[in-house]
Amino acid sequence: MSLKESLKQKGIRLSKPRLMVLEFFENNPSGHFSINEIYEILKTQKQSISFTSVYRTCKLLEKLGYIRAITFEERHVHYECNLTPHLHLQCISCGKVEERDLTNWEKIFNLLPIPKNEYLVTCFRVQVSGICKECQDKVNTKEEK
Amino acid sequence: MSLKESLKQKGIRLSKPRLMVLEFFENNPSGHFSINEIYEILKTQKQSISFTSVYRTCKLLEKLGYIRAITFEERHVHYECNLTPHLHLQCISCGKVEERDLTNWEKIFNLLPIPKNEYLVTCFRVQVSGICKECQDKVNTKEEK
DNA sequence: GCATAATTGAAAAATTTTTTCAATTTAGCT
DNA sequence: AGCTAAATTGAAAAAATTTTTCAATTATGC
Repeated sequence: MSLKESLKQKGIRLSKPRLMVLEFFENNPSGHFSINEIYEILKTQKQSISFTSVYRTCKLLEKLGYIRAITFEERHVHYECNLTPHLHLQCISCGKVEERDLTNWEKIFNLLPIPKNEYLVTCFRVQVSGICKECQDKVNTKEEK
Repeated sequence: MSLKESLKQKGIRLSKPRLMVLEFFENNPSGHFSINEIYEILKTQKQSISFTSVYRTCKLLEKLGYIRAITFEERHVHYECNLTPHLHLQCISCGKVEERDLTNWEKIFNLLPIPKNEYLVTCFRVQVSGICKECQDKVNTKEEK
């Protein structure tokens, strides 16, 4: 069942603003966006949208488990719809965030101290921060001067 | 070298407000607290403190790497000073957050898709959300009625 | 003790998140 | 296609959170 059908079945109306946000995530299957970023992009389209609607649709989709909220060093909430287990790698110097698939996530998960049947797991995330290669090189270049 | 000596060496003055926040973290080596929570606790002490000072000291300690910011589902920033790799387990139903040490963190880290020498890693975190045993039981009990 | 430079605290400002409510839109029913 | 009820929207206000400002205070080295 498609996401749209699934929403309909839950009695959730497929209004224009909601469809716009749904499409946004469909067109951006990877990446993470703050509510304001999504709003800024969508409001310029023919059919406009309010900030409130982006906000509410994101909350709704999050509650339904179709997107997920993440927070990076810069603090405020971002949403992503890539729910396959992946790694977030953030550079604390330039702020860039990379995503890398965790194809071996089961192996990793099994190493965690969580007994079977204890938690009904809905989300598993791994975040690593550090200084990326480019920023390391920049610092070195500066110091050489 | 103790944290206090280390701060002094960096030219950072050990003022009373800073000492209060330092002591707070010393007395609460595990756990995670929002700035406001720390403020609410500290302001009732003989020597009072302002919100701004808690805020600034946390920012300072974070920048120096003595504490770390984390964000849970409820969104706003919490600080923790347990920097040993550990797992955050959050129940999305009752909101409770548990910490569990990752004694085998190196084994886990080595499974991540990060080539050696690519990132200068400063932080490694694993977060799992789900429904804890108690909340699962609650739901079952309700439905049995 | 003094000088001075860092730090504080209160308040204002900025930013982000959430709620309110009248107006509009949707989906189901004729 | 039009009608109706109920859900949803958007603008604005409210609430919550984070950050900055600046005069007053305090810590540190001389």
